Amino acid sequence: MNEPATARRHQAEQRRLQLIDTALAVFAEKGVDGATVKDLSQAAGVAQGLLYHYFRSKDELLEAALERHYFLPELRRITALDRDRPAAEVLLEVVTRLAAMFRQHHLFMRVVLRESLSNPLVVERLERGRREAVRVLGDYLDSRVAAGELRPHDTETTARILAYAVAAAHLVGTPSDDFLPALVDTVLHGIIAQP
Amino acid sequence: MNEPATARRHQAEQRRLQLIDTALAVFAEKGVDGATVKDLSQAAGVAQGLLYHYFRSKDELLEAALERHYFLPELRRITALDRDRPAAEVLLEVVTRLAAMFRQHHLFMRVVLRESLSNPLVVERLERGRREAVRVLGDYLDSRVAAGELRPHDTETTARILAYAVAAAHLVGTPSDDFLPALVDTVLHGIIAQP
Amino acid sequence: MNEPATARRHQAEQRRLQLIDTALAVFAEKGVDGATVKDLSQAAGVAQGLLYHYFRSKDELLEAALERHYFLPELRRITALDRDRPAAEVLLEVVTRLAAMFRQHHLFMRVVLRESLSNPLVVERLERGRREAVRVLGDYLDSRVAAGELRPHDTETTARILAYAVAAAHLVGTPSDDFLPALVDTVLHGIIAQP
Amino acid sequence: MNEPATARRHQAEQRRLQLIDTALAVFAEKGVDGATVKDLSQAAGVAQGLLYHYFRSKDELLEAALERHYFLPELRRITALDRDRPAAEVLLEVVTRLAAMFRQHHLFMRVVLRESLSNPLVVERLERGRREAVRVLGDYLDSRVAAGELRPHDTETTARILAYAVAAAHLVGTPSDDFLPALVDTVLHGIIAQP
DNA sequence: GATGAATGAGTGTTCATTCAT
DNA sequence: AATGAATGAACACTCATTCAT
Repeated sequence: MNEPATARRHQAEQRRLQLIDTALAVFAEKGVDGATVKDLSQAAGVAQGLLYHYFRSKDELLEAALERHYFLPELRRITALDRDRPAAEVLLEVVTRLAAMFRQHHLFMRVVLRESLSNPLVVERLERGRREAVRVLGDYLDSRVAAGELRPHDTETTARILAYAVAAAHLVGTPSDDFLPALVDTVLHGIIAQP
Repeated sequence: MNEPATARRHQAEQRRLQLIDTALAVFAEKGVDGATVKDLSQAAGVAQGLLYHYFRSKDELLEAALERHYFLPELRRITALDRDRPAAEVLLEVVTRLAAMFRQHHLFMRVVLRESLSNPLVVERLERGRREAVRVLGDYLDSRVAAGELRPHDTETTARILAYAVAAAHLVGTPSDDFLPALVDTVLHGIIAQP
Repeated sequence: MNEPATARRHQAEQRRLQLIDTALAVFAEKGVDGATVKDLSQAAGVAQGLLYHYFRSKDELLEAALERHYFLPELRRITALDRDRPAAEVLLEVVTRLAAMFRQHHLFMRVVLRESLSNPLVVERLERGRREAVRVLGDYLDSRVAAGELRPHDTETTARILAYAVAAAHLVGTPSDDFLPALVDTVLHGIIAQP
Repeated sequence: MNEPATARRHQAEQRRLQLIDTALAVFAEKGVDGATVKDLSQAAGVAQGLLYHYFRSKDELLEAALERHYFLPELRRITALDRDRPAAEVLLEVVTRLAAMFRQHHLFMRVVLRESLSNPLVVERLERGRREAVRVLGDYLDSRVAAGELRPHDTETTARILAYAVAAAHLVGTPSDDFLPALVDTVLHGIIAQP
């Protein structure tokens, strides 16, 4: 007997997601402050007031958007590395996947980066992702050092070099196809001429 | 008879610079949109109207601040590298100087990064600095390849790795003392265990 | 076959009364303007839309509440005085009953007083009650003058003094037990020392 | 050298007072909640924004209006009674002055009474005035009892009867010329026929 | 009968900018 | 040069009311 109610609830949930998704796009385009509630509602094709039926404030809408598109779990999957496979094989794979992830969530990334200097909510989320990525990558490198494939060295710095390079390349523009292999090659073999 | 006029002009110039410098600080703290004209004038200890005596608009004040603190010339000095000195010596020097420069101009950097996704004026400036740094660094690396110190490789990518790493490390927080040497060491010698 | 219809109608009437009563309480607490339709529906535990099934508008709900709780008939019963009983006996009785009536209908009174300066509907209702009370009380006093118990005087003013005192005392806070007897005593005997 | 600045400051002060006075009138007419900022600014013939140059919020404007028109000092002057003059002379004088004061500050009174059930700021102010009036009047009556002019009785109640009657009469409409003398006469001599 | 999604006009407030002094 | 009063177009948000289900 509550099937109609279920249908309604489903429709409401769809509307909620639609509002979140269009909001993310608008936030990415104009910035959070730059995006007016009018912008947001027009982009979704609804009246301004409806936003406040679903979210208490513009800020709560932002929060919901960040929540929905947060990719930490995905990042974990990407960096769940098989410690027995050689770095020469694995590192290119992981930076490629990272780059793909950035491409896919580029709206989210734009918003996060833009707000990361002002919005404390965002700062924390960004920082958590960064730490997670660097830590997992560093652990993997340590295990490859232990396996004798890599020489003993400051693995955390290596992890950072890789992560920063992929992230920065993505921000500056889509990195060319050559960039990622060259990055991994440089980090693995260095640039000093072999004697 | 024009000495007082000169004095006046001098005083006006001082006031102009004061307005610019306090504005940069306020922009860095609150963001360009977040900083109201009232904030700016109060920080400088003057009336709101005075800002419009020196600058046509809030945006022009931003422009003037970016102009005044733009560090491209300084970047050029830093990257004016002696092509005959070995990379093993030079690279640590240059990343250290880059890091110092970021530290020194951190207010400017905060403003530029925050606005880089929205303000086209800023985008262009940032991009020019980036390209300049990467190009000069790349050229230097090429010359060291030619000199036989470095193996033939994708020098632009190396230049990017270095620049991105220094910039990103600075953004995330002040890099530790170990980071820069480790960065250079990794890039020079790679991380693969020697056979 | 119309018994269920009767039951339904009965239930509907109950719901109507419930909405009215909770509305009166909310109006008293927050004021008519201050009470939102959401407040009203939440207080009644129903959806907003339902209010519009029973009442055409928020204002009509207010009207219904004023209608339902209007105490003019009760006021008439209270002031239906036996003209042959002495004032010394009757007056304390009537002010006591008046005070009790104010206490009992204090939600209604709060709403009425709050709106009496803006809502013409309310103004009229309040004024009618006031006039009725003063007139009936005045008539009674006249009859006691005719009976020789009271001296000839401006009985309307006396009626007002009594009514205003009880009403104002109630508004300022619940009057102490002493107030009403002292009020009647003062009005009856005055405060001038007897020669 | 600051004369022009003084003139400007003076003009600003005049504007401030004008805004307060027109606001009081609008608040009295439409109620505080019912008066929009647009109403207030239009009544003063200025742009909406200007209100916020002088007052932080609509509420602060209300506060300023209440402050400016608060008549407690005037009430004190009115009730600074000569304790040696007979009550038969003094009481009519004081209720007449009270009535005149109510007439003069009727805008203020309307606002205060309307908000007294919701705005705590207003409640406190009203209560203070009421207590002050009742206390001073009661003290005076006590001294007349001591002087033997008045019989020993509950003087606070008498004070309340007088104050409530004048206030209520004013609220209900302007009291007729007869009301005040009749009020004082009744309170002084009572209404019981002399034996 | 009952729900709550949806509307849109209107609210108090902010703010870059102008201008008379 | 310097002030700050004044403007008016936004802005985020509220709310009585409507309507499809």
